[in-house]
Amino acid sequence: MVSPVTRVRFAPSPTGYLHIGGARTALFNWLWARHTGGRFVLRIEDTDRERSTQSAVDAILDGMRWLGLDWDEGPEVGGPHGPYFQTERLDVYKQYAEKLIAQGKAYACYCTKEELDAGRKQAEAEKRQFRYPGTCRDKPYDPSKRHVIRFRMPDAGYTTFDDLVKGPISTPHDTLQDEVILRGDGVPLYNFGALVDDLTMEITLVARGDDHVNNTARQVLMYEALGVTPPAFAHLPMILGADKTRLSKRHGATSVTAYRDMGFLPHAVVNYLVRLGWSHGDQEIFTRDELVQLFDWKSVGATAGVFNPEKMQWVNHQWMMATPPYELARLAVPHFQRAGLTDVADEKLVHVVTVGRERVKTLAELAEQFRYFYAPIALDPKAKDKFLTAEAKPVLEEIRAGIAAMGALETAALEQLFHGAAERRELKIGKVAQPVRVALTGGTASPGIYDVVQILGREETLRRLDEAIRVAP
RNA sequence: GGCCCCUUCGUCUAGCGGUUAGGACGUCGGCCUCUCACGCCGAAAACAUGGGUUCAAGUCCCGUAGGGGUCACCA
Repeated sequence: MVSPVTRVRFAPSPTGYLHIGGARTALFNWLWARHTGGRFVLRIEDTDRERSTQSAVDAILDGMRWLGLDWDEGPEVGGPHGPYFQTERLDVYKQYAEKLIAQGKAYACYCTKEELDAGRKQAEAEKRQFRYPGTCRDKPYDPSKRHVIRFRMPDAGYTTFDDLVKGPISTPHDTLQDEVILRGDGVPLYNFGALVDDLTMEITLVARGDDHVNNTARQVLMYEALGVTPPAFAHLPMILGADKTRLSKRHGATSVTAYRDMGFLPHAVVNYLVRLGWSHGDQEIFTRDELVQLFDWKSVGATAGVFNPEKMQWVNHQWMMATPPYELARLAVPHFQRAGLTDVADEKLVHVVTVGRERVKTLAELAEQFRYFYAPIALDPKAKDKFLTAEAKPVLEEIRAGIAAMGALETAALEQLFHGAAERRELKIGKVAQPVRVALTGGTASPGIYDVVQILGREETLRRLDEAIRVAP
């Protein structure tokens, strides 16, 4: 027998944007598929028709594409195990449910929602666990009556599976109840739908959030009832907010799109997310190829992790520094445009990015902080009072004249000009550079002053110096 | 509440019976310096707790506490 190719999947419900936690689940699956040379399947679990939307499908696909998580089978690309939307697979679930019914492993239940709710209420009043009592277990099958299909769970014993992340996990059967697997309208519930799909899509390893650990024994039991060996399972710990509760909106942005809009590089998000729960010694920064090569389940931690935006910013900064300036400039254009600046896709932007990137954490910050290279300065009143003084005025005039008379704006020439001006007046270089900085940028913090002059160019530099000389007392 | 899972600096983690418990983010100091950053150097900072097992326990076992998850005709 040939060893089967690894097949993994990501199976989101299209009820909203791609959540940072979902993205990490998708990422780990994708990494394992690429690491093993296997296949990565994307399946849309849209059986909850009230909450599923097409725009959510689009948002999830967009998010995955932005992160570079390409799928080998699924929406838009198709594949031999389709369709990849659960609502288009209803006949498959029905077929498997009938198989179970025929073997007496599932049965029709005619209890009404009201009856069940009453039972639940009573159990609660008696401070007792409610479990479906098996009322319809042995009733004859009557398809003409409204019914759901339930799976017959064993009453005693326990089921154990070996989780790739958490190790062996046992579930006592007496905590299980005869679950509904098909609703009255023929739509499957999560455990059954996911299981039938994983089975028919030949998934060999199910990696999902560990909010599903309690579902696993039930699914294993159903696999066994169908006479098939269950896939391997890997349950990824949750991502938590700063207060150690499950990461949600009240902790801040949770969609990957939000991080794109904040100016994060896609690979920086990938790099951060993978390190949240997986490690390789002391290494923090990984290229995509390294991740594919190094990723394994052994190094996935079993503990939930707190999402730390500061560290993600640091990772982003590392990748901004590692990205070729030309490429980074291209990625920065939308952020400058969003900041209201147009005509930025040019060589000047490459220069801005080169000197600016070490001073910011994100592309959005870059556009915001260095807008004065493309827009009129906003003169900080405090900086003006402190540096555009009567004493500074002649210095500014000398620099202005020097730049006007200079040939090409070479760094060496500028240095000579600034230092010469300082020495003649017995001033520290800062007494020259700071007033010029305020004149050219409006504030007291900026990239190196020679870079600023070079980026602005002679014409704009002279214009801003003239304005500063004009407003100085 | 039942069941399941988890527990090393504030946070992410390394550690796989013998370590001065290492790294990273963040914080704080210093150096560099035309400002701000970057970079470099340094500091503070952790094995939840109680019992075992062992010559030896952060590492193995049990209990306790704390945290998380889950108990639907949601996923």
